[in-house]
Amino acid sequence: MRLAFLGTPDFAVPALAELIAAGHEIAAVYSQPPAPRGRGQALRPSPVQAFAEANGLVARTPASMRDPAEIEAFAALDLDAAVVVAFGQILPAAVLQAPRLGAFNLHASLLPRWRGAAPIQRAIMAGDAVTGVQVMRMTEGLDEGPILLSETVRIDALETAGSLHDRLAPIGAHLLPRALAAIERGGMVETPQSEDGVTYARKIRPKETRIDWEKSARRVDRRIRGLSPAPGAWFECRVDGRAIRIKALLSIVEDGEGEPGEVLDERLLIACGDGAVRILRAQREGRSVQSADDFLRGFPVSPGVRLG
RNA sequence: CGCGGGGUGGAGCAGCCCGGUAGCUCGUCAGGCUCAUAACCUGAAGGUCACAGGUUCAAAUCCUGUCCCCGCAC
Repeated sequence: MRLAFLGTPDFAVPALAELIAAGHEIAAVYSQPPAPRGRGQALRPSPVQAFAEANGLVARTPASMRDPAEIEAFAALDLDAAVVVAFGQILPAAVLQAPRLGAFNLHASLLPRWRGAAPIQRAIMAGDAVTGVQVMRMTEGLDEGPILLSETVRIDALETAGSLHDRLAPIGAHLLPRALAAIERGGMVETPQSEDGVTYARKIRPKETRIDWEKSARRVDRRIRGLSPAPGAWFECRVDGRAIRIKALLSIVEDGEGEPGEVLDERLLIACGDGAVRILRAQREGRSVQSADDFLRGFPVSPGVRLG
């Protein structure tokens, strides 16, 4: 099929790769424009743009797909279908309707749960036991279109947003060629989303990243894993009057009692409002991510210390 | 040129400000000890102190440049 691919972050890269591998004609790749990102204000292309260009494709990076000139150019591509994966822009109806068969989206949750920007993180932060990836037909609403294909995945106790992301991306990518093949044959059943169970996966805000030890151990643990590895849930530890910021990247709920934030043993067992969490992977400012053992070798934390 | 921290045996760190034989915790290897513990004891191996210049009698340490990693901000 003659396709346009619209995507931006790492999650979308395997999807584009699968479509290329399946022999589809990628008439155009769209991605968010390079922006001054990270340290030093360097202009960095998105992962999708980088991947596309490494594979001999030209990436288009318009500031807005609402621009009439862009819509016209898009329509002129004479597409069979458009595939959208974490593109990062709301697409106007004119774009969705331009391809002959329509526009299809790969989304990392079991809709209608976790419509929106951060479904992977929100699923873990909410303590969901299962999640998944789905291919849907795009409509004008936010992630409201009918479902074509779905794959369910379990979330285990040590799951992080990073590990779940890495599992879901290839599974989802694999669904796309299947969906397109079925659509082309005309045999694709499109199931409307349930009216019940709608939730929205709001973008992660910086305010949410600080650990509140007053919360229950279950909630602290979910927050740590749901925000890992980026942006990371953090707390502070005072050393010589200076507050050292430490990120907790992996944890597990254990038994333990103490004042919220109190260190209960020499291996990073921290008391919460109810129960305790053991931190298994951590990172202090200026250092790389480390296992708890390595972290403690360079930064011993004694029982009785109160973390903030 | 957004602000800042870091690169020291296999891992994690100290030492740097105030140049002078490279140290600690862990791991590894060998031996010993114990009913037992991430147990303990003894000994050993293992490092061009990120890289390149410079200053100096002498540089991990001071100066200059480069590469890489990370936190914040974005």
